[in-house]
Amino acid sequence: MTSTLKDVAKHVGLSISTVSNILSSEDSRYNETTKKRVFHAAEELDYHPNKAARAMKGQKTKVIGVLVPDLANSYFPDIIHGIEHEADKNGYQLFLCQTYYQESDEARKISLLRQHRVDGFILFPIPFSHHNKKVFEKLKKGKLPVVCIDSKIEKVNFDFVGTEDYEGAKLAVSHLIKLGHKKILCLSFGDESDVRSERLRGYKDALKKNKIKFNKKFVLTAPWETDAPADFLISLFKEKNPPTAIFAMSDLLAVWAYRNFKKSGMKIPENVSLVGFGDLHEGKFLDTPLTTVAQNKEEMGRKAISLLLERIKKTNSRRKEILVKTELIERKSCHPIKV
Amino acid sequence: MTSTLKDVAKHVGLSISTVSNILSSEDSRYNETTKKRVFHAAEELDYHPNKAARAMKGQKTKVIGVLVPDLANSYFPDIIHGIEHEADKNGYQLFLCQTYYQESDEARKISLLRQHRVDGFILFPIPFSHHNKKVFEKLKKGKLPVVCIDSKIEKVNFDFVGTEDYEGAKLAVSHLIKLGHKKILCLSFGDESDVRSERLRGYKDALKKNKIKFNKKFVLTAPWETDAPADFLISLFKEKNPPTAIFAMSDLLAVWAYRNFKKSGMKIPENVSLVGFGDLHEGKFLDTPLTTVAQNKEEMGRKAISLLLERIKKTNSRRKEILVKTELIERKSCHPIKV
DNA sequence: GCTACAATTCGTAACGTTACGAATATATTA
DNA sequence: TAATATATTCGTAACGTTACGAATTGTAGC
Repeated sequence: MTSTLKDVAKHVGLSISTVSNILSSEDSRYNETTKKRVFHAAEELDYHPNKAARAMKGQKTKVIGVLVPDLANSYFPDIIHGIEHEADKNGYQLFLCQTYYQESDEARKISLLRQHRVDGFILFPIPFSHHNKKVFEKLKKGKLPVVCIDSKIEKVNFDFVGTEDYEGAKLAVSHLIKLGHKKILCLSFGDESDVRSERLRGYKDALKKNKIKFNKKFVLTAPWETDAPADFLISLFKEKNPPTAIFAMSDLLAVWAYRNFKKSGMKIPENVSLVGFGDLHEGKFLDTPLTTVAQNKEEMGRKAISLLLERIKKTNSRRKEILVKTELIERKSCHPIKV
Repeated sequence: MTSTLKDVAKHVGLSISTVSNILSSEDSRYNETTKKRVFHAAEELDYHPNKAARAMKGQKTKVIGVLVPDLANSYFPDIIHGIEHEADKNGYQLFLCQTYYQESDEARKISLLRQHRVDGFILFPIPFSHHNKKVFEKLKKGKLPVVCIDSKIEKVNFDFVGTEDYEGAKLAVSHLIKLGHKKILCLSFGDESDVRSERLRGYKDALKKNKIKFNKKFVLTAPWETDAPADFLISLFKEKNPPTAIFAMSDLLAVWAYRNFKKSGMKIPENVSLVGFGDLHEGKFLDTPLTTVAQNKEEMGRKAISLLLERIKKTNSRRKEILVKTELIERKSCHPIKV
């Protein structure tokens, strides 16, 4: 259906190899008139080189497989934007797949991507998933270039791009302390990830540095699926001597708290100050826009693809790990404490 | 690097064709023991069939090119979700590309996708773009199956999936009227699209049906880039005898109005009732969640891919156009009018 | 007119796969 | 045992491309 080199060659009365050379290498020993004729014919016949055939010939496909949990979470498109821009500049395309946080989909999509012979992978691995360990080990063994973002894969040392979680958390909590807050609740992820422990460490160290005693009861880790923690959260603030501020480990957590506060009639930031983490749209557009620790998502994407392209060039270079800087974005959800 | 049929064949001491047949056709005349040996070897050597080679042999790649303006707008991931689910069920993969509303990127990505020999396209064309007309005409001429969503391409009759804009708008405006509103502002897109004219028609017809006279001044179309219209919008409501409700042609427009109202001290829904269109996250999570006309985005995606798969099977079937139903989602941004 | 050289153009093999018909081995029957 | 039937396995060509070295044509120089 689509025309091939053969068609073009026939059309101009030249050999296939001549046409191929003219169309796709700078190797410019050909006659100018011939060249023009060939380009013209290609245009006329709507010729598009067949990447499959090219890929079979040479080794490289110039395609990068990108595995993402869910595009509906704007965090990912933002990072992808960074990846794509940089990839594009280097002549690479992205083959984007979603896992929907399903291990089986993750494995399946990786296999599919391998079948397409992508030149490398950028993965947002499903956290705490051991199910696909073998799949990852095989990637490693096959020396396929891989960069992970956000989550690492235990015992498989792929290059890694993450966030300065420790510094970010410290930034947030210090900000609250500067505003006079001493009783700061930490709204924590429910898992045992590196991200969690780093952000917790940042929280603790910020307290310590300001001589505030760490109170274990002020770390609220909960199963977020039920309504119970919401009630519990509110009740915490109805006791005497309640916390005056919250550091949430993510904007989503912060927004969750925000909603529950509003529902229960409490005011932000008058009654409680709130800092989130991540700078997602969700927090930006609240009626009381959320103060938050911004991750530079585009930068994360750019770093990831750069790392990957480097590794594609030098499969055996030493493992690299990059943590991208954070930045406090002050919006409206924090208030100096009234004494 | 990655192993091939040849490797597997050598490993088990069989011919390439035997291994190929065993591995990838049901054609099951082979000895059970042999089969097991082959599968085992494939596993062991981490064999992944080379799609490029397959694609070259047969005609089909089982890949669909999907061209989307910007994944950061959650509208698109929602539709993609529908596309993907259905594609997956039928053994197709998506090759997702973003245009960022740039005509040049649109053309470039289409060409790239053609080079990958995708079996068909699902496009969200950049509205009012004539720049790529030729590109689309060539797709048509090459009989490449294409389905457009949201925007049509003038004079190139691809299959189409859209929204019941007329009915949706009517739904929204009727709802406001039922609540007693008579002076209803229409916040309109700034372009001349079909979508706009249909939604406007729905607005007008809802008024007419309820014997409310259409007031031209109540259609607010503005260049949304500047701050001027915001001031103008607010000023409209400060005049005597102001509108009491707004029908916004999109949630984004509604949210824009929402913010400006809040900023100017007006209350929603007490002072103004607001209905949007689209049911985006942006409206769902406002402090006063937005009442809106929901588009069934997943359904749109499913319809699009079904249409496409149909056309892939029968290139010459007659053009189809599907409009997906809308539904009014009542949240908190509307209020009965106080008499 | 013939050699030497440059300027062009060409032919072949290979990439990994599958479809197809042919070939071989094994079992069954007369 | 030979002939036939059945169960397995194999070889070849083709898909569209490109790299490589070989072939052809044109042009000077003598």
